Amino acid sequence: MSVAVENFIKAIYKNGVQDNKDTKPGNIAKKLGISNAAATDMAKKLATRDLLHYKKYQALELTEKGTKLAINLVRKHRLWEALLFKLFDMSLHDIHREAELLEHQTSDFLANKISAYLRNPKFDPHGDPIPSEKGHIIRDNNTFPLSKSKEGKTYIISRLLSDEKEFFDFCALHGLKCGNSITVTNQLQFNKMTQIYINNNTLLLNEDFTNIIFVKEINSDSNSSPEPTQNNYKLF
Amino acid sequence: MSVAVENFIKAIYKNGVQDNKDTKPGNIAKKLGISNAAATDMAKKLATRDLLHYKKYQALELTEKGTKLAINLVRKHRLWEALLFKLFDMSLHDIHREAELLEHQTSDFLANKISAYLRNPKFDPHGDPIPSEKGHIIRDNNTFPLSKSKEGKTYIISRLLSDEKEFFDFCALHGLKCGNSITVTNQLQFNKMTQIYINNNTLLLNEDFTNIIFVKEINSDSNSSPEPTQNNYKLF
DNA sequence: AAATAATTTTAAGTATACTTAAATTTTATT
DNA sequence: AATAAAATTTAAGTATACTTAAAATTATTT
Repeated sequence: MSVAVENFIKAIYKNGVQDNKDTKPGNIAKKLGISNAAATDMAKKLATRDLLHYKKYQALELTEKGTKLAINLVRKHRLWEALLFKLFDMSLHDIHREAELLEHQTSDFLANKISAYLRNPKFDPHGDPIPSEKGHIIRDNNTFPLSKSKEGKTYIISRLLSDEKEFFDFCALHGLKCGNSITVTNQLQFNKMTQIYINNNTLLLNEDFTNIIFVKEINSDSNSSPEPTQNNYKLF
Repeated sequence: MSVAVENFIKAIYKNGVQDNKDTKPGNIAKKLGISNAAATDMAKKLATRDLLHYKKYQALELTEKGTKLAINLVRKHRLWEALLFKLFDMSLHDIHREAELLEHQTSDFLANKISAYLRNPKFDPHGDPIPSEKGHIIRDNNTFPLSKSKEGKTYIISRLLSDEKEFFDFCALHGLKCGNSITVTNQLQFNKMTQIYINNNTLLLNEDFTNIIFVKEINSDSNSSPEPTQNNYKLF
């Protein structure tokens, strides 16, 4: 399975399941930085390999085989992130960038070794769930975006859903990290901004940020998960 | 730089510097499992990219740029082997196989992180020297093949020069491992076999093996190197 | 030194993964 | 419902990294 094919399948999976965007060839092409024509070509080819269903002018849908491949890649990606984060004290953005390459060259054998070494972690340093070897993905309903939080309450950060360097730089700068606690001091209705208190500082965050920073109630340790914690974003 | 190009350059480097075979396209092709025609094509193309010198019907020679690329890959390969061996208790053959893939997807940044984490090791678990970030390779004249050892003496195993599973399986089975000590009980002249004593067992090894198992004198800790130790095989 | 063998190169062709540009189809607008 | 805009598909073409088969060159044998 080539890297191009793997990335194509993963892009469909992520658009469909995680980002809730549609999976027409054009959207996948944009995500991967290739032409629409290339995406259509690839879609047709992968349909013959039973990785996805292709109907002209319609959204692409992964087959079971395609979905398994995508989840397997996501597993490897997140295991690498967890390992690199633990061993090397790298930033969230750096571990993402390296994992994006390593995931394609990782045997199931090695993935299991990494997982065992880390004691089969359920979440990576972004708070994203790590699929099990069999493809099962934990779904936690106790976590929700900061935009839905309530004024005056204190929460634990549970997930940072992004892969953009600027966002992670901002988070690192202000102590926004899975496991840390924040207090919501103000939910401004008129401009949809949220004021929070963290590390003795006050921050004002707009919707772009409060939609991708996830939090949970302080006592909701339903799943006894480790530091980088919980989530409920659509992953199945 | 594609994986195919990287492997091509590395094959020239290894044939030339380590295995002492010649580097005509045919030998490189055999090593990589591609056709002679493909090797010639590739050689011509890489000559235009200043990675090697190409003259019809002659051996390929890496340029300085090509040599640097090869050494950088060897560095990443051996760092991965050292890391995987330390973390995951994998066999010498397994770490080689995984490193062979990972080396191509490893940034210099990550390689340096791995090196620092391992406290800048000078040797990998096979006893092969790990090139420094700048490309310097330790050369140790105190180590030599078991075939050149003397009857009755006891040595420390310093290097296992191979990438064949069968060899490593044999080594693992009999405790042949860098850092372990062996006593040469017999050097048989007539059939070039060597009898050794290791782990309370006697083994009879033929030339194929005694040429790729390297040892050093017990007190020759000239370079204060760690367990997987020393070497003097041609690497520059 | 000529003949034979082995190796290398050239030539022609294939699969993958793209590109741009034009044609087609769908979606949105009025 | 017709038209304009947007997206998708088709068509033609490119670069990479190979293949096999034939031609050219080098190396070996007698």
